[in-house]
Amino acid sequence: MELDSRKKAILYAIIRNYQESGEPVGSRTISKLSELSVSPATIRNEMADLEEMGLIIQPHTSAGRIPTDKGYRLYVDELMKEERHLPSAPSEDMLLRRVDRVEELLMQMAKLLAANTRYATMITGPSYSGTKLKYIQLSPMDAGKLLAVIVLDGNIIKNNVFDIGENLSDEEILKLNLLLNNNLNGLCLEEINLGIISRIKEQSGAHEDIVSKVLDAVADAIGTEEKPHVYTSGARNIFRYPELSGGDTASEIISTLEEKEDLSVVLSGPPGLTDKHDIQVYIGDEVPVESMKDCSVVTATYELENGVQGKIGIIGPKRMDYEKVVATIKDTMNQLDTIFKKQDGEQ
Amino acid sequence: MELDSRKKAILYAIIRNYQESGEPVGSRTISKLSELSVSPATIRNEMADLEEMGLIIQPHTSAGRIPTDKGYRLYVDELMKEERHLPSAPSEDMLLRRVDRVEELLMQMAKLLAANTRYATMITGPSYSGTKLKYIQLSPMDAGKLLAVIVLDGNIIKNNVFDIGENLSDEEILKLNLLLNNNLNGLCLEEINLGIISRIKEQSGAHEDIVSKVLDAVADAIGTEEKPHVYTSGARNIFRYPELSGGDTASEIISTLEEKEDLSVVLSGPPGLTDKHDIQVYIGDEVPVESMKDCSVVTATYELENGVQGKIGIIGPKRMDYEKVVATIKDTMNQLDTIFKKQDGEQ
DNA sequence: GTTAGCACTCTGTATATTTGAGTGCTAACA
DNA sequence: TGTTAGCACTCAAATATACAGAGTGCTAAC
Repeated sequence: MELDSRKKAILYAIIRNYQESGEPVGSRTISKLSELSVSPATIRNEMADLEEMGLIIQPHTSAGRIPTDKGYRLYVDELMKEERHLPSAPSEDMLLRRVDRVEELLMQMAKLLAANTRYATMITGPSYSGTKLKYIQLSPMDAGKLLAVIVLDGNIIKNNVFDIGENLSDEEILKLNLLLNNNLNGLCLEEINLGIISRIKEQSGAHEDIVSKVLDAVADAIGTEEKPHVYTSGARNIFRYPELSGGDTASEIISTLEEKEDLSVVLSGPPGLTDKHDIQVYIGDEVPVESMKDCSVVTATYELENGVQGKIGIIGPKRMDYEKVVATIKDTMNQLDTIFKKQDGEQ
Repeated sequence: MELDSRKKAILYAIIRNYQESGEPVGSRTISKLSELSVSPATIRNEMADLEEMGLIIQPHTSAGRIPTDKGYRLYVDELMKEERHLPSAPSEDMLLRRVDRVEELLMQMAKLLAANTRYATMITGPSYSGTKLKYIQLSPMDAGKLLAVIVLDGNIIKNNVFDIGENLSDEEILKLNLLLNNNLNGLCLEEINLGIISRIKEQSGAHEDIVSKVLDAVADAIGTEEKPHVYTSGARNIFRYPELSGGDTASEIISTLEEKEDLSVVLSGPPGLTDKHDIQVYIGDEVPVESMKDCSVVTATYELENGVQGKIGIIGPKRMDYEKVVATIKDTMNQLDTIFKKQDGEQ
């Protein structure tokens, strides 16, 4: 069956209407609301076709129609008019400028997005894969312990204390420091492979086992951030939407938001090819997490500087206002970009 | 009016019963259930007295009675039989032993408590007030920037990068390092007062403004942990209790759990004098946060080592099983104690 | 291809009606 | 004087009934 422009218009009208009301929308409503002036009966005929195509459905006889997942998908892919301009709330900028710490800023961002969209939001801390090692510094601590301070490009700092079982003289530590820095500096984390490791061990002479431990410590310190933290905000917004707040659904969604583990799964979706900010839309069953089957999720990638990036996501009912969400998320990304162009990487 | 032992027994029976059922309990039920063998009519008379004393109330005529806040308070203070022994689930120990990082451990703990009690739980990361400064190390970074690594007693490490606007020679940095360590080492954070600060500045000669910035950085790095993180778990348990899951209550509680700010308020309640673990019970309106008026909260203090301590809390309906909660929380605290006696402070 | 008309379906709301648990009170009893 | 049986009364929750309204599909006419 053909999807002519009138059918598209009707589908569009149904979705927009259902987004606001949350209730099945009937032929009479469409007839009045839509600019194409045809009678309800005609609309009904078209609706029957749309239903046959699997784009809409009626929850029961004698009710209006609501969009199916497939209908939403078509809407997002083809029908949506992207360029709606939002009157970016004046409060936003004010709030955003006053914060300094990165993670704080990101949380603020999530909060703001939740308030603006009235959906739940999540955001990951930045992940540093691809960043280069700037330098490593070992210092003595208590008996038999070393402190390793690891500085990455962009002045990200990690530290780790570990046991070496013996006391090293200051001189020996200095030598180790030199050795490590000569061999590792300027490498990105993925480049530290077995070849390099064995070379270092070779050069280290007697301290081979200590080098081993140091490298473990490096891997460990970096690995900590491997699974970046996820912050959420606006979970309570779930309750705004009856189709989510009834039954177990709310409970499960809240739980997922709290546990955070599954959220990383959603946020680590397929890498983007499409957009500058790699905006992805998951509708209903497409969401890669069981408990959010009744939701839609929109994710995007933010980038702070030289490859340091993270993900942000918005969680709402399937009838979420995709246009607004996409517009808002783009806007937010742009703000992040400008903020981080002004402000040097500090953390 | 006198609160004789029979009245106590009846109040006890009402509360225990209501804890399980969540529904008003009538005279007939008590008469059957309680070991004191008297007729429902007698119970009714006593109940009338208890109601007059403000310990129980009936939601409407022709319903059974439910405890008031005052009733719960009396129960917790006087009636509760503390020493119920729980068959500490075998899974607990297993789970607890395999984790190494402290914060991870604490989160596991919260999860476990939530699963065991079927209430929501929260836990703060450890707070380091009272710990001593071990040493400070300044190192050069990019142009005009210094990295300060601050090590506290118990090997807690903080770092901070800050701008000094000029480049210092290695020699100068070495001198600064010495100066700072000579003056600050061994002091606890609260002891670094204006007197000491001005003395350092005096000795620093030309670098007075830099010292200023370093001290700011120190304060800043430590201040980060001033407001320790709060982790929550088992928020979904709120939905188990109809009196909390209806209306806005659930939404507000969830929101409070997510935002975390108000939770610190609850957890930073009055310092304890009573118990080893300083167990506090807040009932209904006693909870110092508006959104949790319909809840009860039980908090306790855990201590890792030499004064490093934090708080843990359990949030449930007012009809929570106080005995079980208190027993479980004590048990958990003891486990924490033994774990941290074995394991050295690392993080 | 479009529209008016009509019978039909189904939900949601409002209104009685019933049921049952529980009470308070009174009077009898030990 | 404390305890108990009996009874009328109350109220919430469940059940049944009726009704209004929104929406549809189909047919026939335009």
